[in-house]
Amino acid sequence: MSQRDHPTVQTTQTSLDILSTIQELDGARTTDIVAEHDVAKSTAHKHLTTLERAGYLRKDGEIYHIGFKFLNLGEYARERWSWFAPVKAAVEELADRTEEECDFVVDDHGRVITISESYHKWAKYGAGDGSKRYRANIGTYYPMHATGSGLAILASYPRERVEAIIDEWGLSAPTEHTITSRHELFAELDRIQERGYSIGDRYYAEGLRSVGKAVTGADGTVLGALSVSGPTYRIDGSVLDTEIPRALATVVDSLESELAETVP
Amino acid sequence: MSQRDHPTVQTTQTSLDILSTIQELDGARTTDIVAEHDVAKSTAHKHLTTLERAGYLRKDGEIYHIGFKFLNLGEYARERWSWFAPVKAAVEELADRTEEECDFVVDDHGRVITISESYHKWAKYGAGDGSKRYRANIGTYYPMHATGSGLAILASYPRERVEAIIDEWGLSAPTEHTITSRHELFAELDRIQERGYSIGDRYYAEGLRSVGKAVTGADGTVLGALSVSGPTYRIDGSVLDTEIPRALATVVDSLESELAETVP
DNA sequence: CAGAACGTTCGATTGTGCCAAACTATTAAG
DNA sequence: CTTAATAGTTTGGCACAATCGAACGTTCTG
Repeated sequence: MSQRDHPTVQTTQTSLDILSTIQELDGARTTDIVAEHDVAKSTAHKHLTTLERAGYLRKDGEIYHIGFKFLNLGEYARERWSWFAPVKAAVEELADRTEEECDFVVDDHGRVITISESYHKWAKYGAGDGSKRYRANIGTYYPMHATGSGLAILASYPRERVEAIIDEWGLSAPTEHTITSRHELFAELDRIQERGYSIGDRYYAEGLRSVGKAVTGADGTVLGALSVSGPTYRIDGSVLDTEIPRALATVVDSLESELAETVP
Repeated sequence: MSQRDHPTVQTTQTSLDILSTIQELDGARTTDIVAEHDVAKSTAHKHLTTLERAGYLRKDGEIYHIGFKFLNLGEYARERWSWFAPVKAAVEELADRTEEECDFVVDDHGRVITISESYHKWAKYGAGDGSKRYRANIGTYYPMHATGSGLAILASYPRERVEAIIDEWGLSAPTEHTITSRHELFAELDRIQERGYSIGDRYYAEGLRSVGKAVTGADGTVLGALSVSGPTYRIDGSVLDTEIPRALATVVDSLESELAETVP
């Protein structure tokens, strides 16, 4: 169902594909797996029991769900990630300064995934859902070309690496403003490089604007990107042109110098 | 390294064992895997590349780390869990009432894992580390016999199920107050059943006391447990005897009636 | 510059994952 | 109450893929 090629263990790949299917279907029974992949009933059964016994699946009646072991490993990956603590502090600092929703994402195999997220403490959101939406997006994947932070990261890559990512993931269009041609994309990336930060103007969701800036580690590689997001009516004018860029520049600067010290 | 028996896919098991090892070692290179498991270098290599390409591992130089895909699946498991929303609200409600750290855990294959956690908004912790510790424990596994919430869940199980859990996980002793004999444990469980809530008195950590209460779903099965934790000097006297039990009873009651309606 | 240590690639072999079919359990239908 | 149908579980034989070991390429170390 996914990538082929020799140097992979097909059996493991099958198990992982089954996991993906269960996630996509929001829970699945043995028969569903058989229908989705072309494997024998008994094979599906064996894979499912193996994953279940290891804690990667949870069996609710006859239906298998993604197990909580993933929560354990996911939180582990997040918090043991070398730069988690300073990055998290930076996200909070940025949220305090901008009074908007801020997050930090990293490139995970050609998509960005949210590692840390923070809202300004004086909730500004509609109808008191402030604290509830806290960390609502952590662990979510986004296409790189459709988010401010993703674009900021892409702008730091050599052209062929960007090409490779597009080859793999395409240029999906969540809204009608999303960049969908390579030509446009590279023009945008050039502009980002000059400007030093990116603007995701309703690329991912209608009415949403985000400003992103890449964060470079001590070794010169880009670790990820910080971004500020909010509704277009607030992220506009001088806020968009000067306030947020200035906050981003300050926070990224101090984060980068902190990272330079932290590394052994 | 773990369970054997027929109805499992050994190849998948090997991959999963490798994942565990990488977590335990806080990142590992190919050689480390070979040293830990008895597999050929080439085999380890194939497994590692398979897991890496699927996003389950992240390769940092020559060292493999747990990948961020786990974060994606973990958050998914958490938020798509049928009763997440009401449970999360209940944890926050409990934190508001008790002004202490509160959490909700579920039984995952004989250990409890923290699904939701909340601190009272007026941080009460030492030296301003309040917001920083937020959700520090989500995704963490604990032995059931050593936590208030775990004991509350155990108390709801038939004796043989408790025995089976002990057979698998033993009775580890994080502190010198931890219950380590089956006799003591069953006596404690009886007391919990009578009382209606559990007290974890420095069972897991010195100076920490927690009060737990099981939450029962509409179908009569126990979903998990809510608990309130804090330092022994605060969780004491009337707070321990009446205030917290009363708050727990109220919150669990309303949560259970909400759950009864929610389910189709 | 030699030597070691590690990652990667490549065939040969054998173990094991896969399928198909039988069996059991549960549910629906007549 | 019997029969049929659907889903899950278990079993055994075969072919293929996972495994191993050895060779190659690369990067560090002395």
